[in-house]
Formats: sequence, C-alpha cells, structure tokens
Amino acid sequence: MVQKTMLRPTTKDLAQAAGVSRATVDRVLNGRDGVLKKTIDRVNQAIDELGFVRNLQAANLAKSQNYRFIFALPKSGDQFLEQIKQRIAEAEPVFAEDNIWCDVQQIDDNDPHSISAYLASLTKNDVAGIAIMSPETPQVRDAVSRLQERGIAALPFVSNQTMMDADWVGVDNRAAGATAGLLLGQFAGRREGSVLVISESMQSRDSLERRLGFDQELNDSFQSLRALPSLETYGNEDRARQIISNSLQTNTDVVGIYVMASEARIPLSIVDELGLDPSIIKIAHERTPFTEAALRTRTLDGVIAQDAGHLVRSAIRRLKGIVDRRKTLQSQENIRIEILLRTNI
Amino acid sequence: MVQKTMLRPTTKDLAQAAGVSRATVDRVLNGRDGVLKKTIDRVNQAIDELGFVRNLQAANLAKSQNYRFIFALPKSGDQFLEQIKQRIAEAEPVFAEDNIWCDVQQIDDNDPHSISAYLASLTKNDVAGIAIMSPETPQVRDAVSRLQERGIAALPFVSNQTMMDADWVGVDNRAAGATAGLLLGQFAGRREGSVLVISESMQSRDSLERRLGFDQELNDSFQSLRALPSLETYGNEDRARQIISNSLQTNTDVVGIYVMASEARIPLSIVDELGLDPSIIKIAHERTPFTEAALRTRTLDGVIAQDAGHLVRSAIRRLKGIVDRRKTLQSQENIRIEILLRTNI
DNA sequence: AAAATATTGAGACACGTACATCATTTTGAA
DNA sequence: TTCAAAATGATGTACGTGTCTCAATATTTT
Repeated sequence: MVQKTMLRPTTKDLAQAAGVSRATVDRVLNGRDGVLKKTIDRVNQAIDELGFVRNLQAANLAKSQNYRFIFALPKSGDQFLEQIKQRIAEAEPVFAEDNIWCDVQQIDDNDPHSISAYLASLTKNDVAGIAIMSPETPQVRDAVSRLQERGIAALPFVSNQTMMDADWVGVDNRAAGATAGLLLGQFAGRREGSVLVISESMQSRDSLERRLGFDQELNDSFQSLRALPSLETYGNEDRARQIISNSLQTNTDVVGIYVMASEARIPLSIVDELGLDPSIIKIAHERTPFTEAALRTRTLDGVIAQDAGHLVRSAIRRLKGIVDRRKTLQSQENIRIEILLRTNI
Repeated sequence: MVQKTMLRPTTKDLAQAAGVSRATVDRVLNGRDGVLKKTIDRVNQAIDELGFVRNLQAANLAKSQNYRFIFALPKSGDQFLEQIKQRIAEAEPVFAEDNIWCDVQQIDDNDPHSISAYLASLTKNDVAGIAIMSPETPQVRDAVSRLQERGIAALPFVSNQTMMDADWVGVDNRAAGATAGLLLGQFAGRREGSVLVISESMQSRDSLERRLGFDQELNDSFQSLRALPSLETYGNEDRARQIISNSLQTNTDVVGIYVMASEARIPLSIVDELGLDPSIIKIAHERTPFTEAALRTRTLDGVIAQDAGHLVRSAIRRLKGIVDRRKTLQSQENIRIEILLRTNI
C-alpha cells in the first residue's frame, strides 16, 4: 500500500488520524451540531496535518447535487446582449459535463414588478443559482435578498449595480470610461478641440459612471480637449441623426467621438454618413461583429470591451462557488477592461 | 417519479431506452470491442434522444482518476516567470477541490538534453499531463511526441513555439508586436523620428515574431517613424547601459522606445537614469510589479501583456480536457493580447 | 444512584460510473 | 444439425462522501 499514502486522504483516513469515527468526521465537516468543541478541534487538526481536501465530485454525487443556473436577461437588447446569449449557449455543452446547466430567462426590464415576481416564484428545487442583469431598483434588490435567504445563489450581472456591492460580475465602468478618455486623448495627439459624447440614455448607472471616468481623465491629462454634453439617442435612429448632425454643425472643432452606448452601430453609421475627417479619433464600447469590422476598416480607432465569454463563465463559476461554499479565485474573477485595436482583435 | 424525468439520464436510462443492458452501454460508451455496429448505433441514437451526458464526476470517482499536472519551467527567470509561478501557487487550493494537483518543475532551459531526459523519465502513474515552457528544439519536440504516445497530455506553454502548432497555450507574438507598434505610433501623434527597440536577445522566436509584427505595423501605418535595429542586452546591465546610451547619442530624434524583452526593468531604469524628454513614448511587455508602477508614475505609456493567471488556468483546463477526452471551449482558451494603460491596471 | 441527556460509534444504503466475471443468447460456419 | 465463436445480459464490487438509524458510551441533572 505504498501507493495509498501518495493518494489524497479520505474521510476514513481523517477519522483514523483524529481517533474518531467516520460519523463524527462527517458531523464536523458538515457543521452539524452535537459535537464537543474539543472533538471538533481534534478533527480540524487532523485535516491540517493530512492536508485533507474533501472530494467535491464524490460529495456532489452522494448529494446528487446538480447545478441549475438561470441567467435573467432583459428582453430588449443590443448586439452586446446577443453576444452574451451566444456565449451562454456556447458554454453549455462544456459545462454540462461538470453537471452545470444554464437557462436563459428573458425578462421585461422596464417593469421592476415583473422581475421581482419572477424571482419570487423560484424554488430551491428549480434552480441553484441565478445571475441577474437588470437595472437596480429597490424591488429587485429586495427580491435578491429574499432569494439568498431561501438558499438560492444570486449574483448581479454586468449591468447597473452599485459599486458598493463587491459581490457582482462586471467591470468598473468609471475606469472603463477613464480608459476611453486616455485612449482618445493620446490618440488625438496634441490636437486641440472638442469631443462628441454619444450615449443611448444617461439614466443608467453604466452611462453615468463611464461619463464620470471619461471627464475626469480628460480634465486631468488632456486639457486641450473639451468634452461636449452627452447626446442621448434613446435608441432612436432619426433622433440620433438629428442631434449628431446638429452638434457637429455647432461644433466645428471636433477631434474625437466617444460612443458610450453598448450599441455603437447606429451612432457610428450616422457619423459615417456625414463623411467626417477620418483623422477624428473614434472610440466605442463592447466587442460586436460591427465594432470588430469597424476596427478593421479603421472606421473606429479603439474599443473598450468586457469579454462576454469571460463574464458568462465568471458568473457560472461564482454561482457554483457560492453553492459549494468554497473560496473562489479572486484574480480569475476580476473582469478586465479590454482595449481592442485593429491589431489585437 | 415526476421529478425523476427532470433529472439527467443515467446509463441505466440509456440502457432501457436503447433496449440493451447496462453492460452493453458501458461497452459502447468506453469504446470496448465486441459490439455489433447495429447495437452501437442504437445506443448512440438513444444518447442523442435522451441528451445523455456522462457524469464525469462519477466516472472519475469510479476510475479514481486524479489529475496530477506538472509545469516544466525554465530555471533562470525574469519577473514574468515569477508571476506565472505565483499564479500556479494561487490556483492550487482552488483546483484541489476539483482533484487537480499542480507541481512546478524548474529545468535548465539551456540544455535541451536535460529537458528531454526529464520528460523521458515521466510515467503515466506519476503525472497525467505536463505544460512545457522551453525553447523549441528537435529534442524537446521529440520528447513531447513520446510523452503523448505514452498517454501523457503534453502542452507547449507560453514560450517560443512554432506558429504552425495550433495546440499550445500563449499569444500570437506577431500580433502582440503589431499592437505595440500601433499603440506607440498612435501615441506619438504626428511626430517624426526614430524608435529605439530593446530586447534581451534576438535568438528567441518570441523576439523575432514581436519584432516582425512591430516593423510591419510601423511600415504600414506610421511611415514618419523609423524603427532602429534591435539592441540586445543579453540580460547584462552594464552592456545595456552602454548600448542604450550609445544609441541615444547617435540618434537624437528618438520619439519612442519599445522594450521587447519580458524583463523591462533594467532597460527602463537605464533610460530613466539618462533623463530623457518625458514626451518620448515608451511601450513595454508583460505586467509585473515594475511595469504596473511605471504606468502609474507615467514613466511608461503602455504595456502589452498576456494575463499570467489566464495562461496558467487555460493550460490546466486544456490538460484536463485532453485527459478527459473532451471538447474544450475554444473562445475561453484564446489568450488575449492585453493592453494596459494607467487607467485599466 | 437513577434517570435524562449529550456525545460518539458502527453500520448500512445511496449516488452514477468503471470494470470484471460468468452466464446466456445469437450468429455463422462446418 | 451441431458446435464454436461472437455478442449480449446479469450481477457484483469499487470509488469517496452524504445521510440515515440505532446502539453504546459519557456527562449532567434530579
């Protein structure tokens, strides 16, 4: 049995080392009560000495644990949302072998009541965890807490959450805006002039934070550039055309355009129609088929992105980590602010 | 048994659906012979119909499969190598619960013979897979093939492999060099002048490919910039000081410096000593404590990096994927060329 | 001291798959 | 038809843990 000593210790070994029975080891490991503190310590000491790590696979098998996760996404969506759905679908067969099953549930994100009603309807039997992408409202906040009380893992996902809450999946939008500012400022060289800022709406926290970071960076490091007030398209193409061309007529010294919205296609097509000086620096957000193509054709100079696949997988891993009550790897779950240029698409 | 139908099907269900015994299902699933083609088809059809996915955890338990992986790294190392070792150590406790155990083995990478001797000594019992970071030589190449023949998963890691071989973990160094070129070119604005290129040695494939991409990008898009011949430091500080100051005296029109070596500290400190015009654009490779600090203090304008943690985890997942004979998620294993600016560190 | 309670032990079964053995059926060839 | 070979079935054990039940102690209370 020389080999035996090389293998990882089991609860049986642990019981022997601690001088207790397997039943007691189980009581300690799973935090059941009715065990003397002295005994608990003895077992924990043995755990350290042996370097015991529970076999998660065997444990899950015994519990017939399965990981059913739901991604609650908004109904109406841009290309970035499509990317996310695609990544979820892509991840499915791979995660399936790990006993992880993901469903997408699309919810009307304009109606906080319907979201919280949906969340309230979920049982621990239906689902082990849920990643929620929705604007932050008190209703949703409440529903999330109540989910957690019922033992369902819940995780804010990508969108619009307060920075206070460390427990979410997404990027620091202020830093993303600052990065956009730095890139635009540097790319503009020593030119002077104003910068067009286009967003879909300044209602969302995303937009506000990006704008904050962008302005701050421009103020700090590129004082020759002047950021104009945000133009809000409300997702309406006609309106977008109107306000963009208006603004370009009024401001003849535009040297840069920052498209803050995660749907860059409409604003950029309009800018393209207007036939501006190609030396004007254009920065947008999120990797989509459109922005990729635009980078290649040099219609776009840079893209600030968060990797949709990474977001999805990180959410899944974090949900699983919560269910397993285990430590997650912080550095892995830090979603990076990516900079895409035409050379590193 | 309403619930039962909602759970994932087992081999038992599969046997029933296919109208065969569990033993035959086992024969089909594990590719044993002595089964009629007709029967195999019937089982496969049932697999599709039921959406059967084998329970990897249960299978591993039954096989008492364990994943022992080795990272074979060079002995001599820069800060980037330190980063990698740190990430491996960091990943350890997290992967341990998944029954994955990683060891680091440091090898003299100047001696191809000692590497291949080491690789030849490994048994399938010792180790399930190995990630190898070493310059490409015929000896190593051979040793790797022989590893695979013996059923040990082997994976080129990070360094110096031919682009031909799709099965490796690392970034496209040509694209990384091009990205450095694009960033430097754009950041330099419309200035004209020459660009200092500093490397440790042009012997390695890494360096050659980076240089290739860098030059190509400068030629294509920034013709006002002229890249000087590579300065090779050979990791020697005195030599570095000598050749860098020499070059700067000869070329008074330097507007940018590209540090291609993964060890940026020495060249950049020297440049710093010489007290150059701070408007000179400086680009380096790899995230290290030094480059992070340099970005913050604006000593450095941009860093092209590959995420060490991502590299490590990707290698582990890929090795595990090979051992499990399962499909891996391509998009996940694509190592991104990261651009770090001071706003997105 | 007796009774009640708290703590621990011993053992069995389950989870889904791998793997082995032996029995039975089917098939093909002589 | 008969027999051997091939194909399939039936069944048991193992993997490491979770979760029961019931018995055996140890400790406290009355």
